[in-house]
Amino acid sequence: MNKTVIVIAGPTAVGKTAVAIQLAQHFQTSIISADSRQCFRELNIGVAKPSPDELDLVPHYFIDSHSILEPVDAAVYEQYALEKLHTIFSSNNIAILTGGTGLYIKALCEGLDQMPAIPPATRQEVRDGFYSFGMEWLQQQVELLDPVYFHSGEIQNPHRLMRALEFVKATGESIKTYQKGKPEHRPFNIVKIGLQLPREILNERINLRVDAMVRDGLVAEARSLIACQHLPALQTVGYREIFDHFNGLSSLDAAIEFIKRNTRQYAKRQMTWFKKDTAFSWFNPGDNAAVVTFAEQEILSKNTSY
RNA sequence: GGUGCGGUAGCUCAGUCGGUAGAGCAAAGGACUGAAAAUCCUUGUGUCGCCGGUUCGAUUCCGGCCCACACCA
Repeated sequence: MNKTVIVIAGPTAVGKTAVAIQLAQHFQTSIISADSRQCFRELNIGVAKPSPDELDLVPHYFIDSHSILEPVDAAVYEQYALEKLHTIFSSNNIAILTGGTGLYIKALCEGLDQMPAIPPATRQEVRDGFYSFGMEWLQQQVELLDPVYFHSGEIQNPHRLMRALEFVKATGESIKTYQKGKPEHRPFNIVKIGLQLPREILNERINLRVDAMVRDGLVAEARSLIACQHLPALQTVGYREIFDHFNGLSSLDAAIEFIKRNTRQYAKRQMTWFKKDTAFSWFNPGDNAAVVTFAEQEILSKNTSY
């Protein structure tokens, strides 16, 4: 029998966790999270991590597995998730992958192009340059050192420009020559299941969840992380807004409203990403039975097609 | 009651020396291979508070009224 990964994706607050746990129990297997923030053990309330009770029901990977002090990115994730998948497949034919980070799901399903590592010093140098001299400097540097990227890339996007710049500086080559974008062949089948809800209902769920986070102590959690507020891992909806409040930029009530609004915007971006992937079949998160039935059918059909 | 300041896009406001108006945010759509809960792109017609007056033409000038805020009584 072939190995199969069942992907459960969808916007934040749609109800992925419950469906994934149900599926994992049904197939008696484990879950690998595909969430770029829940992997950090220092972040709990604000990232809507599964509860300890939920985590007890099914083995989870990439939850509490890293520290916010470690660099975690899509490449680190691909490596990590492939290893854990290997572990699960050694005793099981099915694994569940669930989360809202589209790029991470893509990294696992299709792979990222192999690229040389960038020395931390080069990376720091580029970042310092941008923070000291700004966008114009960044653009000029990229235009000078990597004209190929400059004329094809996102010229207003500081993150992409910094990546392109650190890449040429470290390797002498354009990052474009490495970005093939050709999907890797994986030695397992993939079933993609998307969860969705009408926009108004999702927004309502988001509002309720943010209020619950505040009740559960989000503000105190953010306060304990204030010294880390500039780390990439803390560039996260739910924390940034509270830090802004601590820094005198808004009232607490306003910060909470901003969290709700920014979460809505985040959910919208997630939907834009997932909708583009036509391999997804869409379900209502309340319809567990349909998801299980569909998953079973897909596993069978993908096996017999070999 | 008097004086002052304002009433322009869902919100905060800019502007039109008279020729029916534009930013930021929101919203909607989109992009996305090492920060992705990040980052970036596209989309702006609205009785310019109401009623009159002047004018070829008023959101813009004038008068009255209504509403909000501040101060004085």
